[in-house]
Amino acid sequence: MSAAVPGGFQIATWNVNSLRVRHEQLLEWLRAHSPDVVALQETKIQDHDFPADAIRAAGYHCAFSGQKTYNGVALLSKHPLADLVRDIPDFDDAPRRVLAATIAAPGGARFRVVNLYVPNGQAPGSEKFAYKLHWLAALTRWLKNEAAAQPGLVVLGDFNVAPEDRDVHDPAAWLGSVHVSPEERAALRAITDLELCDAFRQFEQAEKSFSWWDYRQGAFRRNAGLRIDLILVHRQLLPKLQGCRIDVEPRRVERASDHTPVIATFRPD
DNA sequence: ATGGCGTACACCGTACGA
Repeated sequence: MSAAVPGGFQIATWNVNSLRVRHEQLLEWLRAHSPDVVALQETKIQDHDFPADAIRAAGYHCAFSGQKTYNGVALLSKHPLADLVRDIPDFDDAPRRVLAATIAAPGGARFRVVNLYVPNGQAPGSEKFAYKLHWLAALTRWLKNEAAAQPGLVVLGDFNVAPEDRDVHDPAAWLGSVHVSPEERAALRAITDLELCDAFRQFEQAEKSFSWWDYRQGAFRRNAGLRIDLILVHRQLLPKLQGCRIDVEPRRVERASDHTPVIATFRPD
């Protein structure tokens, strides 16, 4: 089984699609699962409105990089966050999509966590699609250095790319579309080629496991989803990786985010 | 079928997401 192992060090990612709307759901999820680290995307909240006090009261340090209306990322951690980096270094980009931090686990392991909200890309051929590929190329140049310098590297978030056809509910219907196009998959492969391994695929998983479902047309009921929320783990961390699972429960509630959390569990030593 | 649904901003509809 790939279930979280009690006592393991849990690192999670969740695109909450508005932290204002999902605030109570997030706090409830933290109470229920008690993850060590959570990377949030699409917080859609400016830094001066970030609910830092409530998060601290729940037992988490937090760092955040937000803006009005769109985008926005945050890191929550039971352990102190150090060496924060906002945005891709040496890449001029207005949206707040990247936040990195170093976290020391109680057992002594040291994780460098890079939280991403990759651009949507709209449709192949569009300007937004070109931006997405340009953005991923800049990200990859940075991660190449990080992967060489940081053996505890974990890159996670909303990648807006489904790595393989088995990560797509209907590959024929999606053929050539944004999130599954050969260009996007090649860009993702350039990242995984940096010895950054898809944690989810290190374990046996149920078929048709997804992390996002459209709000429309009863997509969740029909399990018509995509797996686009990923946790990439540096090869040197794989011996510590104990499991990786998608928690679909938060997608079942009223006013759910269209994405659901993904959790990786590590041996804490 | 550029709509379907949800969120944000702030108009009473438009932009954007995936």
